[in-house]
Amino acid sequence: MTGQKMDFYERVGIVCRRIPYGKVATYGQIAMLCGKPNNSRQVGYALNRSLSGEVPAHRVVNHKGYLSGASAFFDSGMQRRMLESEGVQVGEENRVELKVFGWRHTLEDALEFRRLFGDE
DNA sequence: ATACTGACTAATC
DNA sequence: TGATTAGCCAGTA
Repeated sequence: MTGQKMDFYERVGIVCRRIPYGKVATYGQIAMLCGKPNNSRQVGYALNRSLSGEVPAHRVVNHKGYLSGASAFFDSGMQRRMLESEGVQVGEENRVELKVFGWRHTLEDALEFRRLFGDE
């Protein structure tokens, strides 16, 4: 039980799929839900690697709400358009108001992930 | 095994 | 007040 030493990157994919439609999460938030609060950088790296289409990577922004350059997307405006198509308003500086569109996960969510990942 | 990378963040200056 | 620096750590070569 819980001994699943799954890749951190795989965890990232699982957590990201839980980001609700029309909401965004931060790298740090994802990292925290994966049980590694300081792995925010790895989150971005993981998403870049996991861009299989099954992971809503466009819903992840940095802690200030800025779209992270979108270098992994085909063009810089793609992430923005994807978000807008979900109803997420993106500011002129490619910025999202986290107060409004940030995913506010519950403690239950965190506990569920913790259980799922085995909380190392 | 060691070195380098990187879609970040928090702490300093 | 904003800009810079250093820390972070799993994955890859």
